[in-house]
Amino acid sequence: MTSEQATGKRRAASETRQSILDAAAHMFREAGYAAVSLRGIAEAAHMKAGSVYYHFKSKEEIVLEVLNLGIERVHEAVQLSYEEVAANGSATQILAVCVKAHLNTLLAHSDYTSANVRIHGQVPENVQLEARVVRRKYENLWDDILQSMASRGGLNDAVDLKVFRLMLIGSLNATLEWFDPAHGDVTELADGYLEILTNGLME
Amino acid sequence: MTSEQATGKRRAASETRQSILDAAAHMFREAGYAAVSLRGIAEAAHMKAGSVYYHFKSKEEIVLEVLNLGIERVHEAVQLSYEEVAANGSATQILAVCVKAHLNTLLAHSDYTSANVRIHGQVPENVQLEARVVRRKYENLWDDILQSMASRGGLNDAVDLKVFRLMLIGSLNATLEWFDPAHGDVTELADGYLEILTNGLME
DNA sequence: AAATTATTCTAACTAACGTTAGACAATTAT
DNA sequence: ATAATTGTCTAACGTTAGTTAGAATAATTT
Repeated sequence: MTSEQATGKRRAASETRQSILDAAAHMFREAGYAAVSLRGIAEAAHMKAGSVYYHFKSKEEIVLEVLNLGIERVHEAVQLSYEEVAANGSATQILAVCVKAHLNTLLAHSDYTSANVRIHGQVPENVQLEARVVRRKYENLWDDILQSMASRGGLNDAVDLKVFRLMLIGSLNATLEWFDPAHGDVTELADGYLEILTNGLME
Repeated sequence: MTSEQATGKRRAASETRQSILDAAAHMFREAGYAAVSLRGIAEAAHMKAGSVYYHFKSKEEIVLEVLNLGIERVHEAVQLSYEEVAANGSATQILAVCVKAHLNTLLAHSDYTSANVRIHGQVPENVQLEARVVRRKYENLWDDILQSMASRGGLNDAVDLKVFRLMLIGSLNATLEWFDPAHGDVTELADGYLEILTNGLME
């Protein structure tokens, strides 16, 4: 008797909300923010455009939630993995675990994460401002992780950690453009990236 | 007496064409394909929407040219650099020179290259198909470069060259999202990336 | 000077957009 | 059963979109 399935009509409101977000994320990812119409989102969620406004008060509210869900899921997964390995892991192990958490979540929720990566620069400015707060938090998490790795020693002194973070997140997110988890193993992908990131191409 | 400045009215046609492309590239980059109107492009190029159709026969034709110019410029710069260093350079030197050529050109023509990276997935399918041909050519160039590096020996055997190429181009292109050549030195950026790519983060 | 050509503008077309108000139907609570 | 609530639909609003045809203007050629 939780108040989850409580009130509603054909579908519970929370279910409908979710399917609107799923449809929106998928379409935003593929076509961009402006190209996606509320009529299109509504159709994909099996309803009419006007009905969407019962669940969201504007298109901007929908896209903001899509953008933030994209990052938040990855953030939570990486943070959890980091907390598990932080106590006893080496720098290399920490990096490996966190990169795998990022890649797995990124590719598992690719509609949301890809929407974030692709259309962040295309949404109205106020949405961009709110979404940036959540982005910053994730960047800070990685700075903490790299700091904690550095404190364990063994890192290449010639590498600037801020540059490394930017390159790392950039290269991981770019996998969204070509890697399909249905046709390839994410763990193999992660191992391939980690070999380059930790040891480099030469020698 | 070349036929360059030959015929025309207020501006030579080729100049107007160029300023339409420049305006379009800039706006596509910032707002996405669908969000940019021909009226907006026309205004930025100091003309009215109808006049644009004297130079291009559709919005699709404009975006296709923007997309292809973005890659072609980078392709030419990297190919040129490669040809200069291929004869006597080591693998590390080849990589360094080509990465710098890519980054310099990418960031120098960032409206075109960024438009390409950001909106390639958002344009109509026929445009995407034509643009992909030019993309493939550039990917092939890098495969050749990496092959030629491998033939010189000294590469880390654990690194898959196809994965390396995907990670390399992905990470370099991602710099468009955060690096501003007006506030940072591109050569320093390239050196930072190269240190990670060649030697890795550890040890 | 007249005729031609090159470029731009105006004005309009149809279609689609985000959003809103209010009628309507289905569920739950009384 | 009735009333209240929850969710959806219809229909319309003003705006803007890509595109086109043809008039208008400026430069070039004859």
